[in-house]
Amino acid sequence: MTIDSEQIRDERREQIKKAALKVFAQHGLIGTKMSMIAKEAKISDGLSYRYFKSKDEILTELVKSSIDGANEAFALVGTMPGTPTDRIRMIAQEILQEDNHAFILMQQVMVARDVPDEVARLMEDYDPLAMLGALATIIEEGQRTGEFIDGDPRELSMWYLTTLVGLMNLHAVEIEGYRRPGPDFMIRLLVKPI
Amino acid sequence: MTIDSEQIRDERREQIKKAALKVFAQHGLIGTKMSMIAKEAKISDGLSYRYFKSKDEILTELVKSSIDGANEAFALVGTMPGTPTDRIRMIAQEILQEDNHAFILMQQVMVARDVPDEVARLMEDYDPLAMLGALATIIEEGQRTGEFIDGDPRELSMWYLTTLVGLMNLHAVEIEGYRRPGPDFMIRLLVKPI
DNA sequence: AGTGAATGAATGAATTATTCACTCATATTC
DNA sequence: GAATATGAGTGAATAATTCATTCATTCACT
Repeated sequence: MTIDSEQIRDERREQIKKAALKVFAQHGLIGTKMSMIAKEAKISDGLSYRYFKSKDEILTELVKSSIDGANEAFALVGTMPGTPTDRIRMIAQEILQEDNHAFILMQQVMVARDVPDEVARLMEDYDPLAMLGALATIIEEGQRTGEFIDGDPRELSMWYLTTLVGLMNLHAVEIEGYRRPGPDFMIRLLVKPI
Repeated sequence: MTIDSEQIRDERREQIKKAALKVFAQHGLIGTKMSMIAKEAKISDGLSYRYFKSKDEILTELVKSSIDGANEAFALVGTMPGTPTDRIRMIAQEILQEDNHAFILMQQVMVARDVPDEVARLMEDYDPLAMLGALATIIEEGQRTGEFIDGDPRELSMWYLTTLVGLMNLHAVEIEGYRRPGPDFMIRLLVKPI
């Protein structure tokens, strides 16, 4: 195999993964059929099997990269610049952004009854609530500066995150007629209006 | 058939419907297996078929009563007592209450790709956004009294409802670790703190 | 002409809705 | 109160269906 065709192979692999991520996020682990992935990737039904051994392997690959992505994102929360208000706005923005398929996939996997062994193993070092501690710190700071409402920071961050995740999931299915609020609306949950 | 056994039959039918509603709300239309319904209702696998022709018939029955229930609830919004703040709190309470399976089922049906014909027909006269108009009116009133924040009432009610529905769905699956906020937290989206 | 990429119809292993032969408790009849 | 009838209830067996995976074939390119 030439260098060139190897690169083409990689690109195609990425194309399939990208399509699969979108479909998984939208339809869940069981709801996703190989034919849907093929359609989304604009390839034939059989071709995925020249690039991945099985559906499970695709999922495993996706979970692998999604965990990395998510953990990076969590780490970022602690180092965000700006006022506490700015920072919780950024968090909302991050979670609500349209193409946030990775985070949604992680949700799907967490909710799913039985996932492939390999996936279960990977999930062990993923803690979606890792963000909680960092967020609570931001909230404490915001309370000191008087920007934020009173209340237990841990509890408030839990509620804030949960609300955002609810909206995120809602987006995945795209229901006719609903229109999601943006970050500026959501930060009202914590911020005192001036 | 005696009066007595007829009553027993009705009760059993209700028992099955109640179990099915819970399971459907929790696992979705495809995810729900007849065996799960039987287990939830604490009856044998076969018995449901002495009370309903098919899984589809159970679903159809459930959708029928859920539409009625939902429409009643929507109508109630217009006639709620109390200040605007009280009323949007009641709306949140209504949507977020734990055993709100009917509303969740309606969501499931709306999202589902293909539902039984009969169900599709029933869904035609269900408008989840019917509540929107009534809510917008409440918001206008709250803006006049100065309780609520400024902004387009229609848009604000859409955002408020969407956020609540997101939380509602989240609850259906019961994810380890998440803790949902209550109505008093949610009304902050619209109400100015004193 | 030879090579690997790509197709999409065919396969067959699960999965699961539905049926049915049977049991058992209770009601009815004499 | 014994004999019989009824129909609710069971759960293993059956029948459909679904869908991941394979593979014979075509295509594109050198």
